[in-house]
Amino acid sequence: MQLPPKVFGISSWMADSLRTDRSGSFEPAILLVDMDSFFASVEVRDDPSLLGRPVLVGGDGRRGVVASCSYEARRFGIRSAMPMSTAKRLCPSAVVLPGDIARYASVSRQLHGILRDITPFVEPLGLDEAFLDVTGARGLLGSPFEMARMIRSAVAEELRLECGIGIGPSKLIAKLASRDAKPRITDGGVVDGLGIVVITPEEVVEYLSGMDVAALYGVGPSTAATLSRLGIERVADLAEIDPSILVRHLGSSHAHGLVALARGVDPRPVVADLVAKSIGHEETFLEDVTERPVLEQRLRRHAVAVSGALRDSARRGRTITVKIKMGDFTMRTRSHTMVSGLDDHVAIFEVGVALLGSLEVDDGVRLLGLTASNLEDSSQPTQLTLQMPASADGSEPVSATPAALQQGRAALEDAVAEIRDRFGPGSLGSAAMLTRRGVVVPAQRDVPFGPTDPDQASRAIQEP
DNA sequence: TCTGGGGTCCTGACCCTG
DNA sequence: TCTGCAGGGTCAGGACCC
Repeated sequence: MQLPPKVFGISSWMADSLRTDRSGSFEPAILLVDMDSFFASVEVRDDPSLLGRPVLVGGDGRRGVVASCSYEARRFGIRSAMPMSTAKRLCPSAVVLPGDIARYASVSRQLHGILRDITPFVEPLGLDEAFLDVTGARGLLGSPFEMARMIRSAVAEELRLECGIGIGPSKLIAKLASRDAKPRITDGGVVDGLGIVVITPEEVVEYLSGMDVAALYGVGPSTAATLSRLGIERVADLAEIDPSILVRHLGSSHAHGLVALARGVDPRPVVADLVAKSIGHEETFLEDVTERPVLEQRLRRHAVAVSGALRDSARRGRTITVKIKMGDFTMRTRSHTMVSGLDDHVAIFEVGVALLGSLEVDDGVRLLGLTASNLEDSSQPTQLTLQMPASADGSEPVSATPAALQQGRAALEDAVAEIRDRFGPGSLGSAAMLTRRGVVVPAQRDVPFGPTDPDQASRAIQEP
């Protein structure tokens, strides 16, 4: 790797230490690498005609939201998670793109490859961010600052993308520093970020003290409102409070954790090779749904998607949860835990239907989700059911034993997965997944970022 | 014209068991 | 046999993150 072609900015926080000692002798040393406007930047990179234009990536339906936007779009006040309708009103000339998760995931894998050249201790945080623990890499590669320069250089050369990097003695500080490293929107337009920002242990308390409590990890709108009611607005206020005062408002774990963060104490380690604890799929309907057959058809699609993801990761889920969001945004969940896990879409669907049956849907369902959790390794033995399965029309038991039937289902799932891998996600599905046009509606993972017309989604998949 | 999707973690209520 | 208690598992919901 070569040194980057660009001269990096230096924060006031690091200026003195930069001039004196760049050995990065503090430990642990954590880096947070954060790609700039990741999805939008990939789109602009792959289509130079978009350069300099406001680009929005996200669902373009009535209920879609912005998943990512270019800095040119941010100048209009557009932010991630904003309803797409609002974003288009703020910037009617914006280019709206549906997004391509598979392509972004591919770029993300390349990024992680670059990061693992620095250290094996890489903890991905979504597709576009990752923590690195470079404490042990300094002897070989130099200071954390030098490693950050190498990473930015490699990302620019190999991926033709930009990233900001925060360096600190903990995850919290690295994360906050990375925000300072990224481009900013000002009245005058987009201002280049510092690129790399270092906060040393001696600077932590002062760095945090002036910040709003909402800057802390774990403080969202609800917790910020609770703290505000208690007169706590700044991190310095929070750092001085006795955690026991907060316990009855936030719970013990949250209260003690937040006060520790405010005091700059964040013992969370960087964990490489995190294993997922749940796998799920959910989808928002174009219009609220009250008809159970429609909900069950969508549930079947989710079951196929969840089953596929479980098999891809060689896992089975012992707990199946059905989630519905009503038209007024209230959430309901129902879950069921079994003796042993499932990865077969028929069985997952059957549990899901039973759970859905216990939920009231007459007021209209906005979103339906299905999640498998309590995951276990597929290599573990399966507890076979004692119940004789019914025939297809439910009239009488079939002659196959439960064990033979479960083995048959497993073989069928494998064959379906192989055909989808070879011919595409819309190539094969159950009859219940057909649209009026006779095409298979693919799982939501292939049509990301918000509700879309199913016929339209299918055409997008079918037409190369 | 509001508010996606895929996750993690925590809490409290409830039930079962020893 | 009954009661009280502690601990663990399950379930439902909420908050938060990217």
